[in-house]
Amino acid sequence: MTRHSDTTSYKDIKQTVLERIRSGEWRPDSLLPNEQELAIAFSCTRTTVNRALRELADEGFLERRRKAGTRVLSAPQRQARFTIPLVRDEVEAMGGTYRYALVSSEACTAPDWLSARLALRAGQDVMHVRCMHYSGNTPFQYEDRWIVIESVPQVSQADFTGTGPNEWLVETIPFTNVELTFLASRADASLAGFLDVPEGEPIFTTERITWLQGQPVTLAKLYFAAGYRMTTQI
Amino acid sequence: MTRHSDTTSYKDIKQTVLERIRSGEWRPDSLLPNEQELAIAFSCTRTTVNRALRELADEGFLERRRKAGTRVLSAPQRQARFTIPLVRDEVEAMGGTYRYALVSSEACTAPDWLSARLALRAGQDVMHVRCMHYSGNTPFQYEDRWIVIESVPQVSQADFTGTGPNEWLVETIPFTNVELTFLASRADASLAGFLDVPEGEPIFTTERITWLQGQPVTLAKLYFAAGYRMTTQI
DNA sequence: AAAAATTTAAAGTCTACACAAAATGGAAAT
DNA sequence: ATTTCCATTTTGTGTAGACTTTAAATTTTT
Repeated sequence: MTRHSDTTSYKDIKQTVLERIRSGEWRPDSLLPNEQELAIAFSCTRTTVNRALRELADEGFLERRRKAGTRVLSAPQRQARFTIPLVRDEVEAMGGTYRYALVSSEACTAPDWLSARLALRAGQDVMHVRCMHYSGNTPFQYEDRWIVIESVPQVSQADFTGTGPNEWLVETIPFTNVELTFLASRADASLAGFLDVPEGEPIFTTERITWLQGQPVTLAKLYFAAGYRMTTQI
Repeated sequence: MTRHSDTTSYKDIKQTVLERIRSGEWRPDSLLPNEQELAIAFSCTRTTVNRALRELADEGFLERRRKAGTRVLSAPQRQARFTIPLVRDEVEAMGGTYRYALVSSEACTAPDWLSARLALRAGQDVMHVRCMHYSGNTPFQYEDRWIVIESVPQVSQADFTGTGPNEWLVETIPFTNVELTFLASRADASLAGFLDVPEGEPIFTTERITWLQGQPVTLAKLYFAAGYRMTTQI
């Protein structure tokens, strides 16, 4: 089914612009014609051209400045953009059956490294939760999480035997700022046991620090099973 | 300086909507009023409301469907979005002096695992380039790259002694599709030597497969120095 | 020359309106 | 009861035009 034909869509314009860049017709660092001229060339309104170019700029292909015009970026800012799934969803997307198990959960005083990392006051109380996520009976992820009690007082009453702290937190304080770190770490004896890998195995790890309006809420260290690969298309 | 006051900007609407979600006024899974109603409530046009809600949907806060309306996502699709820097930029951003060294560069027949991975025809020729990136004299990244000669014939004449294949490729065939993978791998004897770490050390690794209009162009395996952390804010 | 003020070109955003496309919910037919 | 069809609602996108904001370029002043 073809779209009604005599009108130019912003998507067509995006396509065309990208093609002209790819083909070298519009070289990196060169200026595009201004919106008015493009509108005439594409026989559409400036509004439509504006949307197309604005989105291409958001996507990192163009640079736009008032009065200066629109420029092809020489080193396109390729942006990886991937969604952070809940463990449950990730396991189920792979066709596995998600299973959760609490390892330990206890309130304690924040250790020094944690206080430093989250900029806590000395001696602030935190809840330390450790748990496992399985795909069927295969270990999938070991979670080592610290929750600042003062930032989320309800956590004292929370019960993590049935559902994990992540799902609980998402329910309780939804929209937060997050700092996400990826790294490779080494399985120590304890972790090797939980993930069922040899000690010393390289483990893909993500650390997630969550803030609610400037207040540190939680630090989670997530250790993935051996061989885990995080993939995204750009 | 205050903006001209009696008009509502789409940014204000975005802010307000987010606040109402945060405050619990609009619960997860609930329907928002439709665009027409919101336009009246904000005393602006539907166009402006549309832009605000569309962007919030792009950012993963809302779900919109024709006829069904606009819904608050219960598990907001938090999207990590980070730019892929060139190694040079990354080193220099950390205050280091970037240095590049070619290890080896040779044309050969694609090994079977590579043919399979990139969906090459059997026996297709590739250029195999290995090189090091340093920050000052500290190893920063070891790069192991395969380039499909048929997709980039110019590569036969390319000289990688002075600049790395990545910078060369970015110049030569700018806008491509990329599949990006993150994983933790183990330093074998050779890699341990290049990165100056003990053998067996966990190494943060990214693999990048690049396609140009469906044609496989290159597979790069990038091994980062010990302790490397990739961080992003959401 | 250098600095300050002015002009002006380009993108940014809004209004107002129209029609298109999708998908839901209900009505009709099987 | 199930399927097919249709009306209706809601978002998606376009046109036309206006005013705003930014910042580059020019002119004027120091």
